[in-house]
Amino acid sequence: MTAFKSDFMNVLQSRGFIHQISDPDSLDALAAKGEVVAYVGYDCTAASLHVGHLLSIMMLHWLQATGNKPIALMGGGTTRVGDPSGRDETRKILTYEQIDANKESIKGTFSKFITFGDGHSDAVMADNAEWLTKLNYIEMLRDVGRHFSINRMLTMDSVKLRLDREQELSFIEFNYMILQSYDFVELARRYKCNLQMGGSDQWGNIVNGVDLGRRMGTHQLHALTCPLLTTASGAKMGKTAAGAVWLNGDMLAPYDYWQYWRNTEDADVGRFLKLFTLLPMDEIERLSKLQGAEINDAKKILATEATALMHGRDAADKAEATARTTFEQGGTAQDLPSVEISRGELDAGIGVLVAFAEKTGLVASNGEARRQIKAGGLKVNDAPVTDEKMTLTANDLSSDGVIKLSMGKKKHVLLRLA
RNA sequence: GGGGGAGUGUCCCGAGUGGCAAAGGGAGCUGACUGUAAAUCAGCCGCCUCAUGGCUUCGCAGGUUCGAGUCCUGCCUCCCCCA
Repeated sequence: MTAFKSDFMNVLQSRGFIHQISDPDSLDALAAKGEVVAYVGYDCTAASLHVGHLLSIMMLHWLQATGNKPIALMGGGTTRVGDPSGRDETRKILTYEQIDANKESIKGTFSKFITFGDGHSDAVMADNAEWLTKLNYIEMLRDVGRHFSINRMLTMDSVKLRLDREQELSFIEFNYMILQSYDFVELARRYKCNLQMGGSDQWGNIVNGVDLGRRMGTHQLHALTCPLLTTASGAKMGKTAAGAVWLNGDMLAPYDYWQYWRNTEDADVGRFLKLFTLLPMDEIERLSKLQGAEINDAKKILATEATALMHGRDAADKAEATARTTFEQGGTAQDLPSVEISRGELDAGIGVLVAFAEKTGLVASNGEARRQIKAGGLKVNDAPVTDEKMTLTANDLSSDGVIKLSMGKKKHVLLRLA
């Protein structure tokens, strides 16, 4: 591909963030002057963002790092409507209380990646509830609605897919793209915003906003999307057995976050290093060349760097150390996730099934625990459990005062005396 | 408004003749091999139970039957055709 003039575009390009751009040359020119004001919108559908959102957050980071201004837009308003993109079914409608609670819970994530303030390239946090909830229906139809062609909306992927698959698409969802387009115009007016970024599934919505801006007489708006991330083997990013890979530390411990990255497939390491760490390209180049078992070193660096960004350097180092004792030295690291038990419980004896299923949740049910025992998947203090009637007592406490429970090779939880 | 079709193991897709805890995929979990990778092979994959067994599942609510995902009635939702 051609080289861009601006640092921003070159960084995004070389690190693999770019999927589509509406008007590359003109955007490049803006970026070269440090005049890009870009936003990404985040719906408040859960109490935390997950790794799927990380890509766009990294784009905001690089935007700021190259002298431009990022806007993190909270979808306090649009979440009340629900985005139909990429979904077969209607999103369940959340209550306003839930949305507001989610919003507050999500906000903290951004300060890890971008700096907020009043300066030229300082980041701004906005919330579209601020203007969307004040809209007047008739005025909205006259000012904004008339610029939208139903004919064209019906050809948009988010709509067309639903129709083709004969899946319900309600009117409320049908309006989502109009609101998102309007957001772009509103941000252009308020903050001189001139670029909206997002995942490739957002292309249609973003381009609609670009269009609306032109019709409503704003300065030129731009669209830039990043690829939708899948792992090399085709799985969607961010799902594990336990569920989504959350960014909030209270929903997914830094140690587990580190583990998620550590378990990256070989074929993804280079790509992920570019996307999810700030390491310089030549260093990544070197790490990507590692072969065979050596690639594990690259994975550890990926895990530590990614965790450091999200949870801080200390937490990342700690997670790495915990992993080292647990996996490389076969020991019992004190910083593994732990569950407290009382002296009384322990003296009475805790059945293995209860310990695994109820206390730690390593398995979903007693039956699952039994099956895993038969398959040799459960261990107490690194010794396989062979008898499902076995009980844990004070005798099982290690010298450090913990009992280590393991499911498979990777999942460990400590029972700790309260 | 009239006519026709569909809703299945709460992750997804999808068979199903009155005897069904319900075929088969995919996803997922464990084991083997490895490098906390991928691929491959094996086992598991509703809940409780040592086990015989028990309980809860096929849109919702009733009914027929020794027995219903399967038959009947009503309702809900979606799709198609006609008006």
